[in-house]
Amino acid sequence: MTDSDELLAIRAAELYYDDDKTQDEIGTLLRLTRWKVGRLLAQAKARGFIRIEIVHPRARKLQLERALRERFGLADAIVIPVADARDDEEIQARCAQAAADYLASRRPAPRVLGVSWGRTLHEVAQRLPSGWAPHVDVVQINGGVSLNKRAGMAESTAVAIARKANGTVRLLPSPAILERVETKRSIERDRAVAGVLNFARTASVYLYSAGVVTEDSAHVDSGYLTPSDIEALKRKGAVGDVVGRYINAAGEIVDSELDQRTLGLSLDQLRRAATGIAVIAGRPKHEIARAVVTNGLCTVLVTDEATALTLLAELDPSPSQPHQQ
Amino acid sequence: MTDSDELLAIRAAELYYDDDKTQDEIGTLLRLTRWKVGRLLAQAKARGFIRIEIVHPRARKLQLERALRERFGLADAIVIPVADARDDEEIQARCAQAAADYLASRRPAPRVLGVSWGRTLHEVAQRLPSGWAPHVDVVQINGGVSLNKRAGMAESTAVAIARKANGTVRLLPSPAILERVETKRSIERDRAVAGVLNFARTASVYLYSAGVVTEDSAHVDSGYLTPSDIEALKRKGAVGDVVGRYINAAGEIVDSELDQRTLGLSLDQLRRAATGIAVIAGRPKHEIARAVVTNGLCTVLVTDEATALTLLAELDPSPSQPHQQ
DNA sequence: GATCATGTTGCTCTTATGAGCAACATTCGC
DNA sequence: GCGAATGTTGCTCATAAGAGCAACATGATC
Repeated sequence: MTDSDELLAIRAAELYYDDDKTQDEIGTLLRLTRWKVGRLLAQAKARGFIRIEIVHPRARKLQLERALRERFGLADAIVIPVADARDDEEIQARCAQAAADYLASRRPAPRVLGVSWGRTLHEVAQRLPSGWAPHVDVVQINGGVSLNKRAGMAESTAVAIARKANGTVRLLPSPAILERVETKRSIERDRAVAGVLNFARTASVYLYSAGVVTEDSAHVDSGYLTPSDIEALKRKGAVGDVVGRYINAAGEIVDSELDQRTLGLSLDQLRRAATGIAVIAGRPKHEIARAVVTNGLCTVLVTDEATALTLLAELDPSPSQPHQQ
Repeated sequence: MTDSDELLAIRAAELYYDDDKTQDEIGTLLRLTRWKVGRLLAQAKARGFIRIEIVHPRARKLQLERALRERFGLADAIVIPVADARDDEEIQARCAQAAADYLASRRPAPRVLGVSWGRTLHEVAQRLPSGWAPHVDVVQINGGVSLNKRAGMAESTAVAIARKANGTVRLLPSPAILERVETKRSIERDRAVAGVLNFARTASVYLYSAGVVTEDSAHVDSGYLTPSDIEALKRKGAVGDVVGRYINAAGEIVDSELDQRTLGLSLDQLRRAATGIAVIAGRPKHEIARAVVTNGLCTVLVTDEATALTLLAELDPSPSQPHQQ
């Protein structure tokens, strides 16, 4: 393409997109045939001179979604743009909204839904519309009794999700992390707790987020872990937690003793799930997001554009061999 | 439009613009008829959810150009976007390029072109392609002999423009501003000078920029004015200069004594010109740009998006009466 | 300077999109 | 609860845009 053709392409694009002229009109104006105009416009698009953006709080990034699906073998991916977001909070809110939209639009609607808890899940629950599904039984998949402030948040999340789908809720009446392994073992055998855990295993869909290894963690807020516990986890290579279980970049439990004191679904059970929807967004969660998608810890990822780009940025871990034909 | 329709419109827009699907395919995907999809897309556009931007160094802003033409009764306006410009220098460069493009694409090509001088004009001259017109005689319209540094710039600008159009050049062999009115009067009567000035009056097209009232002024650089002269002009209400003549916001000469010592085309002669192309861009020139367009000192304005927006921002000076049909 | 490879042009034919319209649904005042 | 007003739907018909192709230009190679 010559330089003057490039300039013509830009003039044509201006008349086409800004001025809503037809290719034929542009042809007359620029003394070209309408086919030439069509070709110029096609080239302008192909060379990336035309940028089309959808500006709306509910907009998504289909390109990135497809890339994530292909790269990490996900069943689905939801990516929300960050371009016009004012702050991190807005990104969180939009991701929660997107997760709610996604959950509500799933066909067939889940009959039994296993849910975790935390700030993110709480937001998702708030944003689900009433009647988002005909009837859903909600069950908690990890211990949820807060020890101090924010008491009842875990419960209210599950309750809200169930209520808005005219369903029942089964709460896990146990702390998230027990002090001694023996206590955890015995509470696990308790009829009420065991029943909920068994029911949780029958869920067709799981919905959860992931936590970071900082003092902002919901586990510190809830009083299950101390800042020094967090430091210790960090030293052991933890990049975050999924349903309360702290893992490293390879997806391995970093502290098996702590893990044995943690009550709820195991990571293997999560991995075996037909559908595991992980909602993970924001700069601080890039590392844990990577650990989750590279280790099969979810089948559906709801995230933001920046996180998606980071996940896709690094060289393919298993570079595809150049096939012959 | 209901809320769920809005969401549908966004989904449809994503599939249409990001995924290049046809409206029919989208219809199948979202369980809608293709007409509904078309209407949703039309609404998404109408509501401003679809933002189409042309990203290219030669791109222009046709909407603003039209607005400027209508608002200020210009024959033409060229507005270049600032969105993806790194700094002020790039904006200046793009405006110069746009002015060169515009001048080169004018039909019929000018036979006699009157030019001013300065940083901006120099850049325009550089960016004109060789052979931009079949044959153009270039004539200087205001005094152009620099007193100190940058000697020869005024001359080289005119020479370059003429050379690239296989034409001749007629330089104005005189300082821009004389020290005494009598000197100016007598040099004006000089055969050589008078001849050039007469020829300048026959030009079909004039090309010039505008200067600011600060120490950055080309007149200070060239040694015609001192910083204290500039201060005095400012106190008298000057907002800038056009072909060396300092005016206020109303387009009036602020210092008639200085003006009488300034050699070159008068503002009235400029106002009477069939075509006067003014190239005025950058934050510091907003005021003088306004003075130029509101006082008929150009018929064509080449500027940047920010300046254009400022010019259009203020309430219409003569608000259009609401007509009844 | 003949030959071939390559790219460009303006067409025909096909497909996609938009305008206009009658039938239908919804909302509002009474 | 009735009818008018208004908005929505899915169609027919008209227009715009795209795919594919033969003819032509261009420029490199021998």
